[in-house]
Amino acid sequence: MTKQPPRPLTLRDVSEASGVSEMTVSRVLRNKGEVSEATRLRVQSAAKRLGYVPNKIAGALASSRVNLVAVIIPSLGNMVFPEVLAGISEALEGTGLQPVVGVTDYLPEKEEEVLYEMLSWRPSGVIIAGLEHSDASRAMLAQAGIPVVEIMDVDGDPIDACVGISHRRAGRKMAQAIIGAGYRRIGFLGTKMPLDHRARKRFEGFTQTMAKAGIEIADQEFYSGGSALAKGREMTAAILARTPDLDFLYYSNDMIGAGGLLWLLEKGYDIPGRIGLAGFNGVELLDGLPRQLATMDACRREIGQTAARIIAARYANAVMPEAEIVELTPTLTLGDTLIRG
Amino acid sequence: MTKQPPRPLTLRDVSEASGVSEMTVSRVLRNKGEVSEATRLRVQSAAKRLGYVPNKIAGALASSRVNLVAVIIPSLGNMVFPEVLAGISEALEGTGLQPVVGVTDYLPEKEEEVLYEMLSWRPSGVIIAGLEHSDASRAMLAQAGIPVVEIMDVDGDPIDACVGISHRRAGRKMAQAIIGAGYRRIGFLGTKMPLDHRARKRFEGFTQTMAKAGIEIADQEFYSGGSALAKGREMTAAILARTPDLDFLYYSNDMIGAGGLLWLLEKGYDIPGRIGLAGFNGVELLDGLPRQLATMDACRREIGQTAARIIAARYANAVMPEAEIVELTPTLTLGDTLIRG
DNA sequence: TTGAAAGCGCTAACAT
DNA sequence: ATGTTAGCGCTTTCAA
Repeated sequence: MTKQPPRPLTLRDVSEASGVSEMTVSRVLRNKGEVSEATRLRVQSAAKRLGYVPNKIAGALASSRVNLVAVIIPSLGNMVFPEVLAGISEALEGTGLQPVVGVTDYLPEKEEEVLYEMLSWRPSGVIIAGLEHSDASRAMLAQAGIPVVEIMDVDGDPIDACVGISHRRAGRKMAQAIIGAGYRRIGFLGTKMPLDHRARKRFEGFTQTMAKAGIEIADQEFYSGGSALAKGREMTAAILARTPDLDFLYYSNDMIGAGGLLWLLEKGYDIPGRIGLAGFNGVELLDGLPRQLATMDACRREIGQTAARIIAARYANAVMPEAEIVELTPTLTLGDTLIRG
Repeated sequence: MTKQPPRPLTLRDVSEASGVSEMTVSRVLRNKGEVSEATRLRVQSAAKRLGYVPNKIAGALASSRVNLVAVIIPSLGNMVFPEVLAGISEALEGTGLQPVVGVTDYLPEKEEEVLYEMLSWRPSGVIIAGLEHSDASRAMLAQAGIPVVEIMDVDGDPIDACVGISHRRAGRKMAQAIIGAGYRRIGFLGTKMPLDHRARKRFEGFTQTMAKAGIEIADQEFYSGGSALAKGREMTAAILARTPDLDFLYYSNDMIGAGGLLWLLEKGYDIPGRIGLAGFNGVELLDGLPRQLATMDACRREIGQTAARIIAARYANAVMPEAEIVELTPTLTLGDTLIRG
């Protein structure tokens, strides 16, 4: 038994049902142009009665206006990106613009595909995570003739606009706090992700500042895959088994930091006396831990909002102002795991 | 630095650059129809050189085929939904279909708006969370003439296809396990979300089975907003302050359950002897906790995969087979917080 | 194997 | 305030 799908309704159907020209129906449905109250009501009731849903494909083709903003991020599982998205949605509210999300899994080839696919829908703007893209991706973005906002990071050369924090500076700042608090035997625990450029830059900034103070990272541990919390435990156990005299552990994200914290508390370590801890991100989750992990928030929501506002402004003006770079400043929270310097 | 073309490139530009008719260029770019190897190469190199990105808006209008699947979910912050999404993306890989996500924040009005917006892009299918929708939403879905898969839940009347678990049955199953393990003074801790129908159904199934065994919920506590982990602590403290003799706490999600677990361990409660615990969802996070929380997984990834496969199958056949209902069976994990019955 | 013509459903720009 | 006309950039159909 195969029922053929009904033909979707068109403006013409509404026009015939209401006895009003297609053009005027179109005006009513878009709240555009002067239409008498009587006509408006007739059209609206006809449209509603029929269950008409406008065809944006045709509309977009005719008007060359698309109310879509392409948002390209590495992952949805990270919690960081849903928060950025929330900021974007919030700022887009009421502008008529709609975010459309594409996920790259941190893979440049996939980023290229997703970008191509999204650009083929002719969005009114692109918000894309990071400053590192393949040549092809950069070319597409530059050619598209629409506003492009690269987010999360400002350490690099943006194609157009850019909103984020300096991850290098963040790494340095954390290093200063740790050194200032008197820790000297420092271990680093991170993700095995050569393509996570922001984590890499934080690490670089961190080690640089350490080096200036004559301190070298005493040990490191990397992971990939699995439950971050569980990995945090395992890695912490492993690094301390190998290098028991570490007095500080710097985690590349709060989730593994939380795992480490739980493990250390169970083992009875004195925190932050015997050993200090810090993570990165300011994940809301952390509020519920037995101790508050030192961390640095990455201004995720604000990044999303600002990026969206840039796109919305350009959409409204229909012009391309000068490129802009917005650097936000992450806040360091010492919590209970980093001795107050 | 090349200056941006003010006008995006069209098929005609590629046609002129390659000296091949628009029609043949179109055929090459879509791998459709017979084209000689020589022509194919000329067209491809011209397209690549110019940086041509096809206009899917025009293509979709002309062919009335859109490779988009609308996915409508209540939230991205919940971790549950990104996992469903991952399942969808996975199953759509290689089908030529692309998921497009819309978020409703658990609000029926917003669901209606998002749905209207998405349907106006004439997607090839809709995957939507839950079976409860406004009349207008149901009408839109029924009228759209495209496959609709309602997911997560099977307790209700689907519009078309449906993939999920029975939350009532899940609630009952958990109640049986708890009763079977000998617990009698049971507290419930949940979210203050009248619109989370799945949580509500679990609760109903739970209390029903309890009632049959002559047990009434001894106390309840609800929350909204804030860090779930932190709320789990607070609520657990509150409910036990009020009703100290509770011997089991059933949490409506794993995150608050984890908060409760951490709090109880700190306070030195004997788990699961003095008091048992259970959550819902099987969140990956739980692996890293000091004890494994009893939980029931909701088959999130599998739900996404199955739903996507239904859409993809119909897309390929271009027909509308009979509606199908797929009920998956959640697995109960006793972990370390529910005495083995 | 290739090309020419005729729309897809809507809206911009003009009429009236 | 309302209607008419001419496309938007592509694909379908049919002809060569």
